[in-house]
Amino acid sequence: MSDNQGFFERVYEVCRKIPYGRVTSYGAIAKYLGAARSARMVGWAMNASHNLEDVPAHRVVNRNGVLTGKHHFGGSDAMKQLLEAENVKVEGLQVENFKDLFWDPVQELS
DNA sequence: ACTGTGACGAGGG
DNA sequence: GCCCTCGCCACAG
Repeated sequence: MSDNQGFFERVYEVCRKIPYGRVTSYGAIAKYLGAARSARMVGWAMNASHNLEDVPAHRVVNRNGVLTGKHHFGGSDAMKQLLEAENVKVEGLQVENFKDLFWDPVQELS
């Protein structure tokens, strides 16, 4: 809440707000944080959040709905497995019905 | 203090 | 419509 918190913690907080069975994009989170141009930072922040189990980074994909970060999820299909465990169908690295499952923090959290 | 980086996004050819 | 290039901005070394 305080601006004292770093950009990373902001990202973590939004990620925790992602509903079950839903996914969002890095850009959407960045935009919600007021830094739409820092979409890359969001993904990087997730990297640091890897140590935090409270941050469902597997629900965050790129704007294409592709599991770009899967490679960072332990080198396995863990990310895909986690998404499928939430009824999120994943075709390879592409999330099916991404548009329908897309959860925009700016729109949902306003 | 400076440089590099990086799980993206948008624009141009 | 696909592929390539540039920009971007906060954090780590």
